[in-house]
Amino acid sequence: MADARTTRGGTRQRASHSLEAVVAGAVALLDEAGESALTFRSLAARLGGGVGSIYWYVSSKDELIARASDHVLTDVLAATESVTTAEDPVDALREMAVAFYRVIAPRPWLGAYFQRDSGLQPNGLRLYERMGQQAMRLDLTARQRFHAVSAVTGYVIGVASDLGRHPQDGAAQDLATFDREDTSRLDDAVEHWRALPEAEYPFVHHIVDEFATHDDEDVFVAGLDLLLDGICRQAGR
Amino acid sequence: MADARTTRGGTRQRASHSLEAVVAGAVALLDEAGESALTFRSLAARLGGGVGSIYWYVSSKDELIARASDHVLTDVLAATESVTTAEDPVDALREMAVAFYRVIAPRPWLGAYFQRDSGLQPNGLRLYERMGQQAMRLDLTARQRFHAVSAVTGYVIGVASDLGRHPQDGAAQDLATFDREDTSRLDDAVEHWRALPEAEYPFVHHIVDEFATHDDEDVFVAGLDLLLDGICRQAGR
DNA sequence: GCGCAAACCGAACGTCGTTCTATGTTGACC
DNA sequence: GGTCAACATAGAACGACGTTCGGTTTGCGC
Repeated sequence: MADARTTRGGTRQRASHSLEAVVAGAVALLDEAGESALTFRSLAARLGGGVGSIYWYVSSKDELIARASDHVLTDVLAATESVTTAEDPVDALREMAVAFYRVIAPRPWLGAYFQRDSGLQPNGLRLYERMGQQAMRLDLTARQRFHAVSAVTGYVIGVASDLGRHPQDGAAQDLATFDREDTSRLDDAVEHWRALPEAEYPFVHHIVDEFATHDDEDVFVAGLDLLLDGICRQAGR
Repeated sequence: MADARTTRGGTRQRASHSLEAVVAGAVALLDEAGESALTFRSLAARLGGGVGSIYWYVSSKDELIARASDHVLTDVLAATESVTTAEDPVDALREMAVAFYRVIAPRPWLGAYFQRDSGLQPNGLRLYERMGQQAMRLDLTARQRFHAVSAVTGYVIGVASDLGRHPQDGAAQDLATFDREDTSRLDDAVEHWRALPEAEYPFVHHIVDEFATHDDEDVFVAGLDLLLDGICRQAGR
């Protein structure tokens, strides 16, 4: 990850970084301990350097997070590289969406920052383009294709950052609820829902058992299929 | 908005607040100048009091924003009060989703915080319940209803916070781009997209004209209709 | 070696959320 | 009306944060 600290066997007094190392360190901090753990001081400590050095590579924290966001999209692009020319365009769209979902869901910090400028970051644009190329294989107008791809990306970002935050999100409250860990937030919600008056909340009681046992990705895929089915129909399939 | 400062004609030395005034002030600050404008100090100044007083009503900034988020949902509930018993359940769902969209879209600060615990805030849960009651009028299984409503809410939150941020979002950079204002971000993106190589980005060029002239709400409704159409089909319509 | 630009460093500044303690205000009871 | 406890407000103080800035170190062409 971090690059070399030595030149020809001698020990350096000062660390040597790179933009790649800075961004990779930021992603690692975010993934390990959540958004609040990414500070310029903690990142500098991780890289073995000083606070000010980071500003040589990025001009602000916003740019740092934007680069971190774009960096993880590399994985999505790699995972969907093979599906671009494959089989059914709708299946290809679904596969890309699922790959996108799997990158966002475990990263609560991502969803909030994708919404900022998903069309401006280079890798985000590449993903958008790839999905669009599949849409171009469907019998739709340009406007319908634009709407369809926008709907899919919006759905992925919205649902992924909405559902994928059941484990601890900020690396806080380690003492209060410690035994249950993963399922604590879900169980709390279920308990709360069951305690609601059934007369006022018939639907909540209607689906609380489904909610208690649901798998996030299943819910995501089910909704995605509804959306893709609507697209299929519009394309006259 | 703020409550009385006087008791029986005498001028008080100290300000008098209330939870409602605190939350309303927070919403006003967020709407006027974006998320970064909401600080305990600026809110205290607006209420004419001290910093510490706010902590009598809320225990943290997270709670303050959670209460502010839930507060604006009151508008959605009011706007969709009449549609609960009306006509087609799918039309009712669409109307609620659009009302929800119209509240989130002009408020960039909302989207990020709805994703945190949309099912725990009381008004968010009420809206979820209302949508669900419409889903119960459709010929679906409990699981399918759960998936359908989750998909709609996720879609609304994702697309609304994704699209609705074309005007200035943080009340910063007032000097750099001042003449154009509203359309500056959109025009910048269009310009950038047109400059891309057409061979690598055929879809972007295919829809850039649609993108340049699009209306956010139209895109939202178009995608929503695709999703609702998929739900209709699943219900055997 | 020398000079110079690139890269790095950490002290310092202002702002933020939060805590703490002191002070003011209200209403009930005698 | 006086007393007391609970309620409510106030602002100074603290530590952490993003960011700035002047100075230091490094590597490379000459």
